[in-house]
Amino acid sequence: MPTKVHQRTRSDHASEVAEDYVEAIADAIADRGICRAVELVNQFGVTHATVNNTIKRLQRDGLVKTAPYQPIELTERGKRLASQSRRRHEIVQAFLQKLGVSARTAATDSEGIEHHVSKETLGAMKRVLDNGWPTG
Amino acid sequence: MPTKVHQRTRSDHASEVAEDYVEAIADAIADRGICRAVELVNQFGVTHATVNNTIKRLQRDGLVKTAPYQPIELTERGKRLASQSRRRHEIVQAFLQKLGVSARTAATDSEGIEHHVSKETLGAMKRVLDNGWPTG
DNA sequence: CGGCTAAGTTAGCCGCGGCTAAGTTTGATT
DNA sequence: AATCAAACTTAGCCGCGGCTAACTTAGCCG
Ligand SMILES: [Mn+2]
Ligand SMILES: [Mn+2]
Ligand SMILES: [Mn+2]
Ligand SMILES: [Mn+2]
Repeated sequence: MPTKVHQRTRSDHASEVAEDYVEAIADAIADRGICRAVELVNQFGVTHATVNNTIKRLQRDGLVKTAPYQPIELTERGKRLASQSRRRHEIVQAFLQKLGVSARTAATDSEGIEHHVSKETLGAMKRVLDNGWPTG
Repeated sequence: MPTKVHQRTRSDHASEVAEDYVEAIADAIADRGICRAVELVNQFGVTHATVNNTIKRLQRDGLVKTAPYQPIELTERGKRLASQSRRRHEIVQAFLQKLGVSARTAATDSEGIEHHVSKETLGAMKRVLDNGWPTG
């Protein structure tokens, strides 16, 4: 069954942009009360046109709600996905730092790694953060 | 600053398919002396047409060499990329298992994670495999 | 040799996630 | 109220990595 391995990776990538966007939108709303597209432009280093297209897909998929020239809001589903993604991201990043990796590298690497971490692996990382390194 | 984070992830993804393919081609050649497209079809769970397109891109990029109806070979660059990718993949997979993750999950998760692991993080994982868990 | 099957090729299509260029809306400043 | 800059939208383009359908080649076996 090595076939399924790569299919899982492809499926991870299909939800990756959505996870990063809802997380960023939730952060902006938490920080400034509102999320405007220009913040996502800066956050992700892409153009306004790209943000627009992406937001349209997210709206189609029921994760965000917006209207022309209006701020971007999260649906309930979007909020749930954002908080799950945020929690997973934080655990991965903290784990890498606990491993001895610099904060800067942990921030960079965790941004990609987070999307490929299964429940089981996340649990193992969390356990280390809570209880220290495994014995043996 | 945070902008570049996502650009790194996007750049990781741009080389991901190439890394997985040259690794698979090198494995096939090591195991059976030859790599035929059909092996990649099975390995990755995609169609023959997709493998064909991908191999054309890899050839364009100087990683593989082939001709119609002939086996697929690696260039020197392809061989170097394959062995680097293989080493990194093995370290990530072994590290996850050492963390207590099952072999099956380690195989699945490492297939995506490997492409986002920087030199620094790889070094930290290797250190654990060689010298055990960090102190503290 | 002829046929059949597996392997490979080609054409044409799709959605995603990027981009540029050009135009529109908004809201603050004067 | 008019102006202007920033924010936003839209149209049109691209390459990647998927797919199906139809065809071709290679090679084995009767
Ligand atoms: Mn994230
Ligand atoms: Mn991410
Ligand atoms: Mn991989
Ligand atoms: Mn990835």
